[in-house]
Amino acid sequence: MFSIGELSKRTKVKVPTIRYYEQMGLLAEAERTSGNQRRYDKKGLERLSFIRHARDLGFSIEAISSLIELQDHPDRSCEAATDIAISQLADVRAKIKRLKLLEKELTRISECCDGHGVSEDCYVLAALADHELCSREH
Amino acid sequence: MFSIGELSKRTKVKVPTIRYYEQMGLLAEAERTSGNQRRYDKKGLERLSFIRHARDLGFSIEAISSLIELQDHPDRSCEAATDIAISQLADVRAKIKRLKLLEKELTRISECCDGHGVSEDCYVLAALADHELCSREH
DNA sequence: CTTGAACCTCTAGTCACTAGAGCTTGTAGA
DNA sequence: TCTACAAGCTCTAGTGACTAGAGGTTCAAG
Ligand SMILES: [Zn+2]
Ligand SMILES: [Zn+2]
Ligand SMILES: [Zn+2]
Ligand SMILES: [Zn+2]
Repeated sequence: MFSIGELSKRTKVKVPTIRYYEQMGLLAEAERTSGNQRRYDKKGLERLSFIRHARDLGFSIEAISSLIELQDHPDRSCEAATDIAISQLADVRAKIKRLKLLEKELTRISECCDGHGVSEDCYVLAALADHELCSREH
Repeated sequence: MFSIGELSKRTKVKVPTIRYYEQMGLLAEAERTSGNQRRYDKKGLERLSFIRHARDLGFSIEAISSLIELQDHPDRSCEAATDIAISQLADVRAKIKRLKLLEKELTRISECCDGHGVSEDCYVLAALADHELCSREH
């Protein structure tokens, strides 16, 4: 059994974040000492590690909730889990696509001004004022 | 002179968002009719187009504030503008880098389970439970 | 002059935390 | 056993960039 601070150190999840996860129902309510302090065991550690890893991979709290629900029922079909993973992957790919367009446009814009001119003649400001100057949609 | 709804149509910025920008000081307080409704002119339209375009490129409200400040002083050096653009580009590149790592990992994980099994044996859940199964850091 | 779409302000909700106030508990050293 | 004080507790509010809704007012077409 260890304290919330110990759990925090082991999982690299900040203490207030652990309490937040508990409040959101991701983490079961921890056992308490007689003085009302939370105490965790191996199970709590594993669950928090799961949450941490899923968050690192960009899954939403809601998605993680569903995944945990599934984990708690070993006999259920895992279809929902793959669905969630695939939809998360699609999200990530969409974000990458959009960011690549932004990168192109921002690179182009940045290269057109060395920062030694005056605001009035600045290409950065002109480019922001007029999307027509952009080389493609974004 | 046109209404907030007109401005919204022309810029594709939603009405409550326009009011929000005004509240945040990005948009000067609009003139009002005797009945207290906002009325805009060409200047308002141009400024909102600028904001919209900058937001589309991912600049923060704070960054856009600085850019507008600069735009309002045509004789100032534009160094700050390029700085902001370059830092935004760096942000975008960092995000792409991170997302590409996630994409790799999520692709790998998704491919290891067809969703026809049972939760207990699901690779997706196993992979989330154990970062050691990941092929690299992310 | 009537109708109703569009406008107004204000408050609260979103997501995933993070910060701070003000209080209580656990634990290590004297 | 006593005493510090680090670490814990709860609760509220703030972050960014909006979005939704309530409840009321104004504009403009017919
Ligand atoms: Zn410039
Ligand atoms: Zn553009
Ligand atoms: Zn599976
Ligand atoms: Zn991993």
